[in-house]
Amino acid sequence: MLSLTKKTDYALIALTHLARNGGAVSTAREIASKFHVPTALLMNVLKTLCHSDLIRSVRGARGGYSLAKPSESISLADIITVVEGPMRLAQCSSHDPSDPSECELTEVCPVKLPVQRIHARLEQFFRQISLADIVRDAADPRPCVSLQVQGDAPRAAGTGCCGGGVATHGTGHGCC
Amino acid sequence: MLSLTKKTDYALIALTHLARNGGAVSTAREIASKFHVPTALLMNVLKTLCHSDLIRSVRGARGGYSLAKPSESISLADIITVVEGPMRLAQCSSHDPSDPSECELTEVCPVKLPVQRIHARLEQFFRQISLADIVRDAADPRPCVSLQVQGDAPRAAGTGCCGGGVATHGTGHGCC
DNA sequence: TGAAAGCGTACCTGAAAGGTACTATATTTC
DNA sequence: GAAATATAGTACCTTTCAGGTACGCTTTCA
Repeated sequence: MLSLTKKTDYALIALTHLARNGGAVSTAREIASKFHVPTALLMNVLKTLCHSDLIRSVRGARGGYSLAKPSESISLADIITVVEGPMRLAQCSSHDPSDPSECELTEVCPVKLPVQRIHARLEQFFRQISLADIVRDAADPRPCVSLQVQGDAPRAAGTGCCGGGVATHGTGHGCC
Repeated sequence: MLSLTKKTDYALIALTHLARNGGAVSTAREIASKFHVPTALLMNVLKTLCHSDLIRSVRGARGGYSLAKPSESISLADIITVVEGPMRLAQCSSHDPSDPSECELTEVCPVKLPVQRIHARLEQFFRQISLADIVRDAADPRPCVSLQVQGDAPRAAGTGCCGGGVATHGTGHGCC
C-alpha cells in the first residue's frame, strides 16, 4: 500500500513540536505523553533523527532534543528518507543499475521508464514541502495556505490555487 | 516504506500491454510469459482488475482479457486503488470520521491537518496520470513528455517543463 | 552518588506482501 | 459431446517488515 509508516507519523509529530518549541530541548517522554504516542518507539525514532542530524540531543539529566537546523531547511523528503529509508515507488524506480534489488525485468519491462519519471516527480513533490510549511499549516484553519508546491500555481504567482483543475478533487475540505 | 507493491507493478505491465493491444484479447499466460512475471500471481491481479471493471474478461478457449474502457480514462489512482485498496498517506489521512481505523490522536495530533492536505495533493497527482500517458511515455525516449501533470507548468501552457524548480532534481535522466 | 536523560541493540509479534494450488465454470474446437 | 483452453473463486503457505518492547550502558545534573 502506498503509505507512510507510523514511525514517520511520530517523527512528524515530534519535529513539529520541536519546531514550535524554538531552541528549547524537549525530552522524549515529554513529547510521548503530550501526544499520546508510545514512549519507547518515539525514543527509537528520535535516535534515528538524531543520527541523521535533523535534530540534536543533549544527554544526561535536563537533557532532551531540539532541532538541529531551521525548520525551513528540513524537507518532508528528508524526514521520510531518514525514517523509512530511500523512497522507491517501485522496484524499478531506482536509477542505480548496480542496485542488487534492481528489478530483473529491466530489458522487457514496458513501465520502467514511466515509473522512474513518476517517482522523480514524487520525490520532488516531497522535497518541496518543508517542516516549516507543515508547522505553519497545522496552525492555520484555512486550507491551501502553506502546502502549495512550486510549479503548482501558487497564489503568489497570480493564479488561484485551483487553477489547474484542482477544484474538483472532492476531498471534502474545499480547496478555495 | 512509501512504495507500491509488486501487484501494482504487474497490473501496470498488464494494462500497458492491453492498451497497446487495441481491443484484442490477451491471455494471462501470454502476458506473464512475455514479461516474465509469475503466472498465478498475474492471474490474481487480472481478476482483481476485472472485478473493478478496468478490464473485461472472456472465458473459455480463445478467451482472455482486454481493456474495458479507453486508456485515457483509466488513471493511475484508479489502478492503485483497485489493486492496493484506498490510498492513505497516513492513518490520519482519512477524511471519514467514522472510519474505525481512524487515528485516535485526532484531538491532540498537530500534523493531522497538514497530512490530510498533502494526501489530497498526492491523490490528485495520481489521478492526473492516465494509463495512456504511461503507454505514450514508455514508448518515448525523451523524458518529460507525457507525464506532465496539470497545474505543473506543462509545455502547452508556454513554460518549459523545468519551469518550477524541477531542473535540479538530479535523478540523472536530465529532465529537459 | 543517585536520579534522569539519551544510546545502542537485540528481540518479539502480528499483519501484509508475495506467491502457490486446486476446484469450478465457461467457451471453443474437433 | 468430449477434450482443450481459459477465467473464477478461494484457500493456503512463507517470508518480510511494521510496530512495539526490553535492557544494560553512558552521560549529566543536583
